[in-house]
Amino acid sequence: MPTKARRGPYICGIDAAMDVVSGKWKSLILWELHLHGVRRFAQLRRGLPGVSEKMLVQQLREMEEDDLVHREVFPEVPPRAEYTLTRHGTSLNEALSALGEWGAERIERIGAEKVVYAAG
Amino acid sequence: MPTKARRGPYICGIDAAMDVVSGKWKSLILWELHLHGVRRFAQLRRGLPGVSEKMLVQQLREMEEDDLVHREVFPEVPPRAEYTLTRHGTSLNEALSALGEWGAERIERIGAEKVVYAAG
DNA sequence: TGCAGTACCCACCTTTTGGTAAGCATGGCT
DNA sequence: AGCCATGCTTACCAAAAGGTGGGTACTGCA
Repeated sequence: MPTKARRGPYICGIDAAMDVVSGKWKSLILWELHLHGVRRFAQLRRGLPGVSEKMLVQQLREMEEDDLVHREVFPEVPPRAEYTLTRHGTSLNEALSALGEWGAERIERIGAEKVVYAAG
Repeated sequence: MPTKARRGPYICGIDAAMDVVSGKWKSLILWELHLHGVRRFAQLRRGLPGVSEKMLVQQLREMEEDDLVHREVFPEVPPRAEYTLTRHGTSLNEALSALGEWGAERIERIGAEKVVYAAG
């Protein structure tokens, strides 16, 4: 593996939480999986506007290592893989909701644009 | 200015919140200011184990631009500058508390070390 | 036959982030 | 005179994060 280490020592709880949730797509992956329950790789890809395959794999693998998502691979052809939230992934997503609301207010406050994309 | 742009377009609230709170020291700065109310530059420096002056200045400037902290400079010598949380900084800090608790549990769960440092 | 879709891996490159070390203007202390 | 402290700034580097474009093995469909 090239990068990503850490998992401590941590300065505080936020530090520890940020360690697993920072990464351009991780909170969005949590949200997608929360919304849909189960998602296949390509479905996630279509649900996240602008993500590259490499990044998606990478983030999912790290989240798997951090026990946030569960990955189930089916030995079929064409290949199939299903992703779901673990217990800890679910609770992390819940812990992020207050932050999401704060951010939504901020978007209104500063009048930022929102990304719009075709539904998948 | 060399880097840091963004402030949208955002995909969702979490995206927007992450935009302002990501950065190695920002959440810790929020916490320090929340604890003490007012802090001078050197006090913050001493309160954050391992931060460099450059980084501290940089993060504080970005947080000022994002209206999370207020900076008051007194034209004295030796120079004096005081930092406080703005309304939005305070509410952001509150929105982070659930995340902090999640992280604290994670620290216990995985048995990670915690950084210890001399009190300032 | 040839192209699309599946879920990836790999090598390479650029951008962003963070760290190190120095300097500056001023005054107090010794 | 020399050192410390204040709150910064600047230049230079290293590491991490992210992006691009290719390949794989196989099947289904036109």
